[in-house]
Amino acid sequence: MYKNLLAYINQYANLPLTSEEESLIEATFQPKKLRKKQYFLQEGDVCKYVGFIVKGAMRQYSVDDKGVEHIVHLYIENYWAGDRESSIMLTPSNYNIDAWEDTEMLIITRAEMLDLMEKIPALVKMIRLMDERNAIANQRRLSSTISNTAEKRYEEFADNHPQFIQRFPQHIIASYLGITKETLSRIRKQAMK
Amino acid sequence: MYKNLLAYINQYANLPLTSEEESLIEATFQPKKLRKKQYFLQEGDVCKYVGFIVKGAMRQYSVDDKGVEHIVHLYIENYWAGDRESSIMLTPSNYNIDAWEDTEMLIITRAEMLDLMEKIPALVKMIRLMDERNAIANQRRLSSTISNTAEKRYEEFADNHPQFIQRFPQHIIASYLGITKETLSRIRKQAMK
DNA sequence: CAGAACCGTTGATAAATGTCAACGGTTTTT
DNA sequence: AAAAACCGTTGACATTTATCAACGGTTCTG
Repeated sequence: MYKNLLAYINQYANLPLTSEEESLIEATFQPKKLRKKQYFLQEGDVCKYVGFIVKGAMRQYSVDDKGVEHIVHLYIENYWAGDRESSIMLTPSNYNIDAWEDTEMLIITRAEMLDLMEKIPALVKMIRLMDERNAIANQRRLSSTISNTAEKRYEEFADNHPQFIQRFPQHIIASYLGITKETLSRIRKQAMK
Repeated sequence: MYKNLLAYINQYANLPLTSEEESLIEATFQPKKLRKKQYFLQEGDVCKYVGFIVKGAMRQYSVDDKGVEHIVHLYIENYWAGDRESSIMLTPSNYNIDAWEDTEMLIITRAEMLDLMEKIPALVKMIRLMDERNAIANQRRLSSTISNTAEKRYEEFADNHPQFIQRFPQHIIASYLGITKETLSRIRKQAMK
């Protein structure tokens, strides 16, 4: 269960964990299982936990006035799910996060994470690297969303994230790209030629 | 010249700097003046410096196949300008950054910054907070771009960033929002009623 | 001061994307 | 096994946004 998480930390931080550190991590992160469609976070709640996905697939989305879902993040194994703004500011989240497949996570509160970071240097390094990587990915996505047509955005996405294309149905991908499922269907038909 | 930067660090980190630390900062950051339209970074170059803006206004943008500029960031006093991806990965940047007004900056290389961070704990704290704040802002912007109509995006932007509305002309704001200047003009006309 | 560049606006038209309704084929649930 | 939910596709049509061209007013620059 904890194998993936420990491997993830080791890989990211490149600062081997001692066995004491490993034990501490195993003692702090709690296992959490979600059945398909179960919520990890509901709009209006404060996001208490961030979770590392050991197995499964999840999505994060807002719901607008008309009841339409707008997917902002997709997660699979080795991703971290959570709403950072809500966690940090302790404000009610605007997002829902739920399981798209049956999912196993390892969850931790922000306070626990801050505590662990004081005791385990590798975690600090990991977080810093994750932040950087995240900032870069966000920049790219934003740039693509502003500058490219729907067709090009889909192409780029499919090239860079084939795992998501396989795991999630098209209407989910469409929402993630900010277009309707009908438009995506037509774009794909067009591109096939 | 360094007053704004030191105040910024103090405010963010909330960890008063010693006078030795202040001296070290002043010795490391270099002043740089840019005249209006001058480049701080050009597409194809590796982004060597990140710069704190003491006075002035800047923009960051890519240029597409048709020669159209897509503005991804606007900066004014107390903002940091740079392309993180290029700085970290040492890859050629896809972006240009230039001065929209005559600008005074304090610039520093990534290596120098990492070095300073080892010596000045307040800087580490500041960077962490900036990263968080940045991640939150990016999340919001992305969410807004995906979920909202152009009209609502403009409204939100004008509400949250009145300083930018005053400092930059409409066609720049339009590009930042991912729409054309004509569309923005019509949206504003519409909204006035 | 004169010419050039810049800026916001408008109109006419085209292109991209959304909306709504319907369908058939799957998968899931009971 | 039957019913229900889900999924991708298609057609007809509406809406949003882009494109292109032109204009008058401003600001910059030599």
